[in-house]
Amino acid sequence: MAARIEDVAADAGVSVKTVSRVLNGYTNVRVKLRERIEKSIRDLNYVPNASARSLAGRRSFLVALLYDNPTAVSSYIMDVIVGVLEACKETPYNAVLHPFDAADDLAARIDGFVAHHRPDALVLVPPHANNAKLLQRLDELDIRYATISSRLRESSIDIGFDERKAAEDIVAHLLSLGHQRIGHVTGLKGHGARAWRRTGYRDALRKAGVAYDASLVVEGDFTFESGLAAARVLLDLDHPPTAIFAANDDMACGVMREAYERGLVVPDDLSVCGFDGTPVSQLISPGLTTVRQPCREMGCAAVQSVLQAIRDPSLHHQERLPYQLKIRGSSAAPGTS
Amino acid sequence: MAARIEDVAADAGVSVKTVSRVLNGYTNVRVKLRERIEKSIRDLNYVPNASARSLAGRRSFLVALLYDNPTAVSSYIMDVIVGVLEACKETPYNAVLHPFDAADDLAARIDGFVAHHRPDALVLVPPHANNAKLLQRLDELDIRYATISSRLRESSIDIGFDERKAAEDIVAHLLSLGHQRIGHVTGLKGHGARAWRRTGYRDALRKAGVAYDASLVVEGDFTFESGLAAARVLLDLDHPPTAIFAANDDMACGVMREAYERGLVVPDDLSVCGFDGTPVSQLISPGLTTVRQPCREMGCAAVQSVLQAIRDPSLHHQERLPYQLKIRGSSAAPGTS
DNA sequence: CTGAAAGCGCTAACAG
DNA sequence: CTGTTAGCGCTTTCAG
Repeated sequence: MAARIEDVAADAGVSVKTVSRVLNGYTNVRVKLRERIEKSIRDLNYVPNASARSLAGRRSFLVALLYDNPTAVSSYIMDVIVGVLEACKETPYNAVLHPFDAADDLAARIDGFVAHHRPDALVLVPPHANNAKLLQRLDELDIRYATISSRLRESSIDIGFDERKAAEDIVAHLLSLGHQRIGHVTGLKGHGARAWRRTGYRDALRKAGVAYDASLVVEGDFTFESGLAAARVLLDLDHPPTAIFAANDDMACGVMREAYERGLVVPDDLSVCGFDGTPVSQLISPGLTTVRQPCREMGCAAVQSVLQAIRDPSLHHQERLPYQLKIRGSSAAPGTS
Repeated sequence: MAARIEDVAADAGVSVKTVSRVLNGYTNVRVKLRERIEKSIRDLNYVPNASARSLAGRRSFLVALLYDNPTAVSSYIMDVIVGVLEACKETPYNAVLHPFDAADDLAARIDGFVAHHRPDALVLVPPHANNAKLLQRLDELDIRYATISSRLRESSIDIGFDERKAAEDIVAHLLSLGHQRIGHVTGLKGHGARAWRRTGYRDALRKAGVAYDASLVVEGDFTFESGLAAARVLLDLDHPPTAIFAANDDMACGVMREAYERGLVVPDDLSVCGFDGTPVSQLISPGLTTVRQPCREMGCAAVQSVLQAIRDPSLHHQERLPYQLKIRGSSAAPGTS
């Protein structure tokens, strides 16, 4: 049988409670005792039993990551997960993943979820991160949570990056190449990403003194298919754009597909930019100019902050992480054709 | 405070033990009693406390998914995860993810891992699924595990699909289009996927009466870059192939990139096929002809089998799931150029 | 700064 | 088929 806390206590010649104090990082233990206990722990190869800790301490050591089902298959969430796991690695916490259909009323189901899994903390990505009723209910239940890229002010812990500025940068890049007619495929309603990226697009045009043309902005929903459809609309215009900025990489791929179908060469006949920096942006040919979103870093930071908030419930934390513009082969100066 | 098992027992007028029996699915409870207890559970909104169950029952209700770090960012594992979560959904089990560097000697670290997390069962994907020492140690520790696509016979529960046949199918497809010189970029050593897919390639050639030419087979390691490098070698041959079958989609993208750099048009000048059916295969233009690997289904089946094995340790289960050939725009009859 | 003892909520012998 | 009772291994009052 594995060593238990009382074995450690006996070995170190102290009480069980003192060992527990060391285990939980309390500071009121004499250095000498602490060292003796730590040695016993090593000697006996002692590992605390998580179930017993949970039961006695009324905490699960679980951080739940809530995301929605369409997101489930995107590399965005995969990257966030990598960051979340990384952050948990050096803590006693485990991450558990919970995809929820965005269509479901999560605010109504959250009570049952919490009753079942009893997570100590939650990390929410859009669109759940934008569900005001959900956040309110979590506050009522007194459960700590961190949001990623939430557009709500209600979230006292939110991690993101300057999406508006990133979008502005990428459109400014197109403008600097000489493009004047730049199309934009928007993201899905309800996501902050939609508004921020569109605003960045408009800001870049304004700063360059290029008039905004509403016919160049087409609705998308973050899917490849919507990018394809939007490109059809844009390329069918009497005066089509020479460049298209899609609000994410999948839609940019849709745009590239439509260009391909029409025999248009990217970037000679049409420049295309995406957003997110998903794997496909590197794999596709030509490489897709995009913004690398710091997903991994955001997942990591979200967990770190929310674990801190468990100790200090008053914690308020807004963090904006750096992003990277990735200039690749899909953008170039407009052709003469 | 939430209802506890004794509240349910009191409400139903039975002993705690009987409630426990119902909770754990024992059959030796009279139907009438069972129904009464189930009603009380509903009425009181009772949810068992997982920590207490774990502690008393000496099980964690955790299924750990072990994968390696390069795999971590691939959509392969993302899909497996989706399946694993799906399978856990309707059970009291939670999935926990654990990326391990493939370079690490997992067999040596598994004891510590098990001591810490005490998973009731494990699911292993390649390359860990092929680590004989690891599996042996798990057997010694008496921990149930399921492998996915393991090439070892030692694994008593393994889920996969007929990779050799799938590769044969895809090469047969190229042959049927009229290709005679078909290049192959292999997978990474140590993965069954490498050997199976290469064997399928050779089998297809043999059945079609096409001589095997070793110069058409180039080493790859499943990365985009290795596909790029392999394509360089193949396209530099005096008598280059008219089609290339890469052992996964990322490498196929590398091949397409090299073709793009050389001004070769896919599929007119070169047909390209991948393997896996990752998202990029649909997003890229032209669409990539590939085999959709049933990742989600494998993850799901692996969990189901391994949970069954907890109840019946003698369970022996080998399952081969159906795959799908996806013919897309990247493959066509060889051009006349 | 340290210790003794009382549970956390459930499962599992064991007895009926 | 059902109930009684003793823990599972840890945290945490409450004293000292």
